[in-house]
Amino acid sequence: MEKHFFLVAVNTPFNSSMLTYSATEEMSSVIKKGSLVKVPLGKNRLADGCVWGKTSGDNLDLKKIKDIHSISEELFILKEECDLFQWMSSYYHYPLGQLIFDVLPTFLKRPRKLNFDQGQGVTSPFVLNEDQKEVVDKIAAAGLDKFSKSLVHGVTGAGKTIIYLELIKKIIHEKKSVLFLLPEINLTPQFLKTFQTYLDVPIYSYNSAISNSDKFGLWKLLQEDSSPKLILGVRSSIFLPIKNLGLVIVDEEHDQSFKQDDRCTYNARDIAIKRASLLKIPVILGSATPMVETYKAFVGTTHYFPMQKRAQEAKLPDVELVDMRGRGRIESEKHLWPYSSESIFKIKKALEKGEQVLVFINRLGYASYLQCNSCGHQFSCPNCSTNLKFFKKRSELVCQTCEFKMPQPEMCPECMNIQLTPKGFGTEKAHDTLQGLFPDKIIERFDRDEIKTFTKLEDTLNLFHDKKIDILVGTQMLSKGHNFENVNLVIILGIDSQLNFPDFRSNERVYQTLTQVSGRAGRFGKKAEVLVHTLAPENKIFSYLKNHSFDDFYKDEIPMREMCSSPPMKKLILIYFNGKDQGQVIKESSEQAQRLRDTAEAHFAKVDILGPRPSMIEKKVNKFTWSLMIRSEDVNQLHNLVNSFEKNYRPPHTISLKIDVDPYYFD
DNA sequence: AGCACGCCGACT
DNA sequence: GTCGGCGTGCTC
Repeated sequence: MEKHFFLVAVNTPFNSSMLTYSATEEMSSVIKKGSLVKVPLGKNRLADGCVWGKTSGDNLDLKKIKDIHSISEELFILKEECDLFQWMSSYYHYPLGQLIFDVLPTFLKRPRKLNFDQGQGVTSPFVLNEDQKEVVDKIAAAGLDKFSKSLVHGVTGAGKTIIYLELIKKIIHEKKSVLFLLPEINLTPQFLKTFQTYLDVPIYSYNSAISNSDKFGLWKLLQEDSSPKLILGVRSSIFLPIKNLGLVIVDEEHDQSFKQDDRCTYNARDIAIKRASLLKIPVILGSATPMVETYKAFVGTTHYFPMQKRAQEAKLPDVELVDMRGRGRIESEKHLWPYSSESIFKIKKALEKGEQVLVFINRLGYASYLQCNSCGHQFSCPNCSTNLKFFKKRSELVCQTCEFKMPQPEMCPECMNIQLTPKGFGTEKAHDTLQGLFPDKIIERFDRDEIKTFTKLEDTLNLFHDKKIDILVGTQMLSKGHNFENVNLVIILGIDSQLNFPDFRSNERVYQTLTQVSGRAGRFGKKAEVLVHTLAPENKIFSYLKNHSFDDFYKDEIPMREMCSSPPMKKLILIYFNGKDQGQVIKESSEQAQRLRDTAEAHFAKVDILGPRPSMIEKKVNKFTWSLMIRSEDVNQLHNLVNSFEKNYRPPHTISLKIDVDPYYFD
C-alpha cells in the first residue's frame, strides 16, 4: 500500500525537532498541517508531535522512517498559530516542536466546567477628558479592522484604563473578542473588577492560578466558540487560539515579566505585535515608562500617544532627595537607619493626618549577608557564588539562587568570634526599624516572602484599602499598577545598588522603578511627596523624576545607547554555556567565540562577538555559566550567524547551551 | 532532552 | 559473580 510522508515538529530538541514520519493512505486523509499526533521516537517511546506538512520520500532512508502512531481529535493548531510558531521558532532559535508543546496545555480526558466572570454591562460613568478622547478617536479613526500598533505613553494616573475600556467596548460592539495582557497575576483583581462592571461579555482569566483543567478547557472553548469575550491574562495567554480576535492590549509593556527567561526566550509584547500583524488587527501598548526600544520605535510616528497630565486634577508628587552620605556616623540618627530624620519626621506627620505610607525597597530579608567582625568572614552558599541572605524572624541564612539554607550561626566558623554583623538591609529590616519607632502602628510587609498566595495578596490589599494597615513596606510587588487612595507619602530606600548594576539597562530600570513607585502617591488629588534616600544625589537620573520631565530621560538615554552600541541601535543575542566543569565551560565558550569571530569576519562583517565572560553569578547550584554576546545593527546578519553556529555545533554532553534573543538581563 | 548500551568498581 | 555509576551515541 502506498505511503505518504510528513514532516512532524516533535517535542524533542535535536535536529531542530523536525523529523519525517509516514502514514497510510487512510490516516493521511485526515492529517493536515497543525494536526497533533503521537509518534514513535527511539526504542518504545511515544513523543508528541505536530504535523508541519507533506514531504516526498526522496533522499530518505526508508527503513528508518516510522509510521505516525495516532492522531489527536481533541485539539489541533490553527493556521494562524502555525505561522506564529514558525516565526517564533526561527527568531528565538528554539526548536519548533518544543516550542509548541511548551505552550500547549496538557491534554485531559474530561475537563472540569470552566469558570468565568460575566460582565455586568453597567453604563460607564467616566467622561473622557480631552487627552483620553484624542487617543481613543485617533486609534479608532486609523481603522479597527486592520493591523496597527500604537503606544500610549501616559504618566502614572493619566487614565490609561479608561482608554482601554472605551476601545474594548468598540471591538466587542463589532462582535469580536479582546485579549488584554498584564505583566503579572497580581494585577488581575483590579482590572477584573473594572472590566466586569462596565463590559457585558464573559471574562476569562488566564494565569498561574488557573488549573490545568481550566487551561485545557479554555483552549478547547476558544477553538469552538467565536462569540465576543475578554481574555485577561499573563504572558503565555498570547498563544490562546482566540477565534475572532479583534484587539490585543499589552498594559505596562515595559515590564520584564513579559520576557520569558527559560526555554524559548520570547517577549510577549513582541509576540503580540507579530500576532496582530498576522491577524491584521490593532495592538495597543501602554506604559508610563516604555522600554527605550519601544519609545524609539514609536516616537515621531502617528501612533505615538503621549499623555503628560494626570486625569482629574491630580498632580504628580513632589520628589525630594535625602542625602544619606555619612548618616551612619551621626549618633542621633543611628537608630533610624536605613531611614533618616527627615523621612521619619514626614512619616510621623502623615500618620498624624490619618494618611497611609508606602515604603519601597527592592530587596528581601533583614540583611544582604552576615560578616564576622573580627576576621571578615562572609557566610556564602556552598553551591553557588553568592552570599547567604539573613532572615532574622526565621533565624536563617538562605541562598537566593538555590535551595540551600542554614540556621543563624552563633559564631564565626573561621575564628570563633561571636560578633557577626548584618550588612545591607531589605524589607524585613526596614519593617523592624519602623515598627520600633512606631510601636502602636500597624506595619505590614508586602513582598514575595510575606505574600505567598493570591488570597493573602487580596487580603492585605483590602486591609490597606480599609485603612486597617498604616504602613506597607514592600518590594516591586508594591509598585506595579496599584491604586492607593489614601497614600500621599512614598519612601524609597536602597535604590543605589540598582544604579550601580553593570549593564546598559540599569539607568532605564532605575528610572522605571522610581517613576512607577512614585506614581503610587497622590493619585486622588491631594498633594503628595516622594522621599528618595541615596548616596548619589547628584546622579542625573533623579532630576527626571524631580522635574516630572516626561521624556527627557529618553532624550538623554538614546544617545548614550548609541555611544555604547547598545539596543535599540544594535540588536543582541546571548549564548550561554553551562556545565559542571568550570574549565570545560571556559574552554568551550572560548573556542566557540573564536569560531564565531572567524565566521563573522568571513561572511557577516557587521556582527561583533564579545566575550566569553562569566555570568554575574558564575556558579549556580554547582554549575558554571559563561556567555558570549553577539551584536549587530543588521538583524539578518545577526540571525544568520547564529543559524550557522547552530548548524555546525553540537556541544559536548556535559555542556548545555541557551540562546537568549533580545535579552533583558545579562545574566 | 531522554533513553539504552556498555564498560569499570564494590558489594550480597 | 551482578548491581549500578555515568560517559557516549542515537533518535525520522
